[in-house]
Formats: sequence, C-alpha cells, structure tokens
Amino acid sequence: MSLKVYNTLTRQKEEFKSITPNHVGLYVCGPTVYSEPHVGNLRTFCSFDMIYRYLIFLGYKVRYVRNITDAGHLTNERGEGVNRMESQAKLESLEPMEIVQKYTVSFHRIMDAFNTVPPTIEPTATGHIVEQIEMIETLLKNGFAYEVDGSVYFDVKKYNDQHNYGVLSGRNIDELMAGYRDLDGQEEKRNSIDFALWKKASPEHIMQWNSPWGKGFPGWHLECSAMSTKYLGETFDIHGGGMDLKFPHHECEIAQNVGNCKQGGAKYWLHTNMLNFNGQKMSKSLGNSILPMEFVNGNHPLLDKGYAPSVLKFLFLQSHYSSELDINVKGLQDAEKGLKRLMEANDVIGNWELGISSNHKTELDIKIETIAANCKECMDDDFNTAKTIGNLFEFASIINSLKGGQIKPEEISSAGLDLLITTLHSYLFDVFGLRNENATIANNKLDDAMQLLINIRKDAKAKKDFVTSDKIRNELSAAGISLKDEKDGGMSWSLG
RNA sequence: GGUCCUGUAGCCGAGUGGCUAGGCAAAGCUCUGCAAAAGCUUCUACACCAGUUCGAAUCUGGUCGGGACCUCCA
Repeated sequence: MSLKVYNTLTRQKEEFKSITPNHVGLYVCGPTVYSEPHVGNLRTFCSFDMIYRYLIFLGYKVRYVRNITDAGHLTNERGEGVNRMESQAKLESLEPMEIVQKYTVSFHRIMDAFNTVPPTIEPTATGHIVEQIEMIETLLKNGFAYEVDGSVYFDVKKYNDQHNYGVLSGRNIDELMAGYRDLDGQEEKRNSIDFALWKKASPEHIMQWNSPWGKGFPGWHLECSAMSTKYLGETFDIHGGGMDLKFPHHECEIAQNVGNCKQGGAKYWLHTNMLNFNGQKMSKSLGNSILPMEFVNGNHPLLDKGYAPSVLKFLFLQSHYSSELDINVKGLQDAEKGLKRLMEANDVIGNWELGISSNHKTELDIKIETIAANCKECMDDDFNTAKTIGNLFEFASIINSLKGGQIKPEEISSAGLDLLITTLHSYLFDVFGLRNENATIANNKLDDAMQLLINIRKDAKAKKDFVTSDKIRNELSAAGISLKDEKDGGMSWSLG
C-alpha cells in the first residue's frame, strides 16, 4: 500500500506521488519569533516532525524547509521589553534583533526538548529581503500588483479575473469584499481585499529596508512564497501549517506564487488542527494559556505537576493531526501511563534472553506480521498515528504475555521476535520521536547500587523479614523509584 | 452575517456502509507474604429527527449543541 494524504487544496485523500522520485520537498510555516511559541504551535511542529520522520522512514530524501519569521510589522508597541514610557536611551530599549535572537534561541531549545528533528533549511525572512523584492518586481511586471506612495499591494480582483483567488479556502471575493472592515491604509488600496506586498515604513517601524519604492518592510505573506520558491522550486510536494493559516496566509501565498510564475507552489497542502485546553481555546485573556516548557516543569496553576516532553507528544499522537484536540490534566496523566506501558514493554524485550531457537513460523509470528503491516498501513493512511499506537499496544500485550509466561517461548520464532522488536522500536523512536525518559539506566552505577538493594531485599524476603523488605520498597517508592516483584522471584525497578 | 469543521461509552480518542480500535478509569478473577506490575474477564457507545439501503456511527436532508476562520495568529 502506498502513502495517502488528505490534501486540503482538493479536499480529498490522494495518493502521494513525489514530483521527483525518492525526493520530497516539504515546506512548513515556522514561528514568529517575537514571543514564546504557543503549545498549539508546538502541536503543529510536532505533527510535521512526525510527517518528516515518516517520509524518511519510507526511504524518501526530504528537504524540509521551515522559516523563521523575524521581519514584518514589529513596532515598539509590540516588541516585548520595550516600554515607550521609559527612557529611550539606546542600550535600555531592546534592539529588534535582540528580541529575534532571544526567541529564536528559545524556540530551538523547545524544539530540542521535544526531540524534533531540525529542518534541513531554516531560512529567515530578514535574510531574504532581496528575494522578496524580486518577487514583488515580477508581480508588478505581470500586472498583479500596484504601487501607491511607497507601498505595493497585490491586486486580488485582477488576479481573480485570470485565476482563482479562494481556491484553497473556498471563499469568493465578492463576499470577502462585502465583509471587510476599514483598517489603516485601506484608502490606498484599489479594493479592500488587496493585501500588502511591501509597506512603506512609518518612523515607529524599527525594522525597515531600502527598496525600489523607498524604505519599508515586506508584507506578511510574502516571505513564505519567496523562500519556498527559492529552496524547493516553483512547484514542490508538500506545504504544511496550522488550520488558522489557511486564510488568508496560504491563500495569499498561492496567489503570489501563481502571479509570479503561474505555478501555485505546493501540490499537497496539509493543515493541522487546533489544540484546546479544558475545552477552550488557549488564550492569554482566558488565563488558560500554558507555555510548552510550563508543561514540562509543571509551573502553572492549571497543572498538577510537570510532564515529560514525550508525554505531551504521545498525547498529540493519540489523536489525528487534522482533528481538533482537547487536552486536560487527566489526558496528560493517561498519556503518561500509556506511554510508560509501551516503553516498559520495549525495555523488557530489549534486554531479553529467551533463548529462542525455533525457526518455524508460528501462529503468533503471523499475528506479529499482521500487526507490523497494520502499523504501516495506518501510517500510510494520512499518518494515522492514533491507530498505529493502538497496534503498538498489541505488541506490548504480546511482550507482557511472553514475560508473564502466558505465551510460551516456543510459540514464537526468532524471526518473529526480531520483527516485533524492530517494529516497536522504529515506530516509538524513529517515527514518533519519543524518548524513554526512564531508560538510559541499564548498566550504569545507579543500576549497580539498585542491584545491591534488591539483593538485600531478596534476602530479607527469604527470611520472611517483611519489615525490612517493605521498608526498602516503601522508601525507594518515596524517592520516586518503584520496585516490582516478578513471578520467578526476580525483581526489577523503574523511575516513577 | 459568510466559509468550513465537528458531536462516538465514566474520560480521551480511531473508525474505510456489514468485521468488538486503542488507552486511561472502574469491577471480578489469576499471580503475590502484602503491594505494584502483568495476564484473563466484564462494562458493546455513536446528539436528535427523517430518508437512501437487505443493512447506517459511516451516505443524504433537516434540527439542536460545540469549535475554527473571515483581523497578527499553528
């Protein structure tokens, strides 16, 4: 079975065929680095991380471009840390590039904490002013743009005469024109729906560049068109982003691309859905906005404690990227337990010494092959991670039954065991990018010390000295380490 | 007002016209010195109303909720 993706441009699931065999060009709208990213942004970036990883898993060579928006309409009012009422002394107010630097670094730290693979190219808007100016010049030449007093606007109505503005979002321009409000600078435009390609800078705009039309800064939608064209070509495979960017951002992007070179950019458009907390959209005004790192350190009144990045990621993966997801504390707790179950099963099978020698294919082998095939089939079906995880839990169940003796070692062949181990491992770590927060421990000094305690406890139990054995177990438990007595008299330990 | 999405068990969530998703929670049993973990079993739901069909959670129409976008937003 081959990969199918839901293309929001055509509103249907389509077979994915890359333009260049074995290669994929992937563009995702990145963060605006004027503030901390939202957890919703995090979900989007985690979703595309999974998509990127799965494409690689399938054997594609992927060029993954995710921009950093560090130019645009920043004014003193919006720049954090800049207080207009205070001294305007140069060193006391933040330079725009200091803000950009601060939040770019912070963004990368978060992406790293959540174990996402960096894009192969991460271009900045400020680094591509020249390309953006060139694109505006082409749009002017092609007659889809006009200049008014140092600003350049995209002529939506003229574009719509020849092409289809609204092809992505399903809107039509008459309704749009009727519904628009009066905003600053509207009187310059030929029509209310025209959008800025270049804006003349007023003095309070602290980021501005020279252009053929005077000092100014690029429009909000232009950078993605310019940079995707530069790095992926006039047509490329996948363009991704959050649902809320569909209109106007992505619609404008398509218009700019078509107006520039008659090509609409991406062949497949993928949109991730919104994330709610306790049934509500997270927003600062509702007081329910939680930052990504606050989930990790638990430093927020709506959270009971911190959760490992993989827990949040696992929670994301348990629903489909294009579904709305409502998260809450119970969901986090559930995800933590579920993830632990999978990780422990993976640990168990990893250090296994069953001495399986059979090469005969058994019933269980066939079941394992089916589950492994299901995992791929689910992922091929528009990256259905939720369903894939359901299959991984079946693996966990088989592993636990083998461990508990409900399934005998002779019921599985070494090839079957191998397939189980590699499949579980590759989905957990390679495709989903989860981390085993408890692992890493085997064979280190802590483990040696734990073995000592375990041996003392075993002796105590053998002498029926349950006071001592319970003391060891209870005090370790209080320290965040849990001991498990196993059937064969063995003991294992884990954090948490 | 316009464009679109959505309603699935106690909770979260997959779901392709017929085939019990899965996780968490709960109950019982097995194992256990006691726990924990694990295994087995139980809980069979699709907002409402009509229609299409041999058969609808799934398709169509309507009603009622919820949400997103239309304005910087993932």
